[in-house]
Amino acid sequence: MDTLHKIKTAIRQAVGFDLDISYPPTSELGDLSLAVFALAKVKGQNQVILAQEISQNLEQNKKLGSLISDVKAVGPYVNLFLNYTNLGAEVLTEIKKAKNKYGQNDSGLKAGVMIEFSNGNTHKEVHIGHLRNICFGDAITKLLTTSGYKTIPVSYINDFGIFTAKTLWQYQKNQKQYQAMKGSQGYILGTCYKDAVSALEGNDASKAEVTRIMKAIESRQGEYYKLWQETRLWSIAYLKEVYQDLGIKFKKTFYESNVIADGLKIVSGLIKNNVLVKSEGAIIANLEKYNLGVLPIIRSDGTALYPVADLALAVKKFKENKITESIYIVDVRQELYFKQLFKILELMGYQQKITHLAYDFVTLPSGMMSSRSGNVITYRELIDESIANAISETKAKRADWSDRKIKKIATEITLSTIKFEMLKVSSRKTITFDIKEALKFEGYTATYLQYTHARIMSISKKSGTKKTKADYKLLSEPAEKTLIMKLAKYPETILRATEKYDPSEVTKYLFELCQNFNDFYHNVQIIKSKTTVKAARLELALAVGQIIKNGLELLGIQAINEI
RNA sequence: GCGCCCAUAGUUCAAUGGAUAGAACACCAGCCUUCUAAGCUGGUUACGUAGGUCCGAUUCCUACUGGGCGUACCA
Repeated sequence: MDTLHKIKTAIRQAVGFDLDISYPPTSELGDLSLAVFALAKVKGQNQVILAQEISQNLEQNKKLGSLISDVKAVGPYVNLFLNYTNLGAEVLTEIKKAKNKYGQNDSGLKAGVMIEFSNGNTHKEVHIGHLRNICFGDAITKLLTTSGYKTIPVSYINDFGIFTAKTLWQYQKNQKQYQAMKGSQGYILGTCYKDAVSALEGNDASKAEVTRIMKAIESRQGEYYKLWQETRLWSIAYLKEVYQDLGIKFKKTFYESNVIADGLKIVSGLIKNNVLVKSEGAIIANLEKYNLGVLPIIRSDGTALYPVADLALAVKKFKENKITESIYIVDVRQELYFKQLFKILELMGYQQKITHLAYDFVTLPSGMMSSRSGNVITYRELIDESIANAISETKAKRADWSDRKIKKIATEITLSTIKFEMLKVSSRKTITFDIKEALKFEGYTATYLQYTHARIMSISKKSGTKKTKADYKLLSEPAEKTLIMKLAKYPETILRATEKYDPSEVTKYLFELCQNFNDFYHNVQIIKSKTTVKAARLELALAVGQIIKNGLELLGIQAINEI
């Protein structure tokens, strides 16, 4: 149990009631605050008088003596001042000991959880919408892991949808043009898809051709199937490249084309059971009596729709893995679809926990992204532009660095920035992605955190090797107390972020921690103070560095030592 | 039409039903012979409207207004 949790538990025990313990709006009021509203109601007592009573009791409680330095009743609140010598010593010792494990907890009880994310498609572009999914999924995986779940991150690549036929239709007609293009083949296919969408608009004859191509692919014979096989690998290689850039690792990868046969078997079984029925020439699931409308499963031309593979995959996940929960990270627009899918699985007899973890999509200042209108920022465009910008910024600020070093740091800054921008907005909200804003390195940005981390590393380097034992009593400046309290709050922040599936709790915490550190840095001398004071302050600074590193790690971001 | 989500400062975002609604960006004025100025300090500006529940509502409920998304053969 972490220090702060211990203190809170001791206070609750002393009061004898499970009171809400919060933090006062300003540190002058205290470090912890008990709101007595609920207890006053239970006891039928006046709030202010009760607060005074509790305050007196706590003051006389000897067990709390080492933890609390003062208690003050303020209206309906009991405000507590912590014993910082004690708190600082405990927290800093804990961080020094646990290092990268500080903040971990075992609330997950080693339960197996499979997390599907990334939503990759072959024969399509990778854009910043996918990026949010990938960053969010990776952060959720890391949060669950740090909270004691056994996580199995998996990616599911859609390589068998109608869009593959659209892309191949376009590619076939203009092979020379596309073959002449620069860039990786997978990226070119993405361009090809965009072109296909606009070429097909309002073009019924061509749409019929696309249907024929799709049927040919599904038959797994002939020229189009061969072309599909070949191009599919281009896209898969490109997706791998993207994952590698971002440092994302999956334990397994599933492909739609590999599970669809099983899906068709399941579908025919479900038709026999009347779970699925024929209607208007198509096979559908009629879920109207559950208020979930109708889900088409097989088109009237006989080709399979998305749920066919998804049903098989859902079954396969439980069959082949020891998991108690299966999580799907897919954007909020598919909420109804997943309710429908889960309902069908329930009708099939599956009772395991299946969760759709929705997040809102990414939009641009110019409006919704759409392949049709060409209003899309692709992953490649974003990365290229961002790195170029980071290189020129770094060059301007670090004129003495070698080109190689500048490129290395600029790339790290870029990746940090992209991930951080995707995670700092709560998942329930649309991200209006303004590339101009995202290229900035000031304020609430990854660079601010990285800069603070690098600053701490630099101080550490310059501090020399002489070891003096730190005396935590010497950490008595207001800025030092604020930092100690903030460090103490890290474990509960991680827990809350996990429970809420909300990485933005972590980004917010880290930003505030860095603000606190920079305040400390500008007000207090570290290296130049007396050896005893220096030792204590240095340890505090290193603890902050450790937490920045730990927190960034949860966001899939590697801390930079020099920037 | 029906369903889901959103509405806070000029902009982008915060705030377990609780104390004076916080940041960042932008704008203005300052701070480097001193541990990294990608930093710090100071200044201006906000809860869409109308009700309800509650000791107390930005937060919960209802209606309205505005925006987004979904709603049978896209994924």
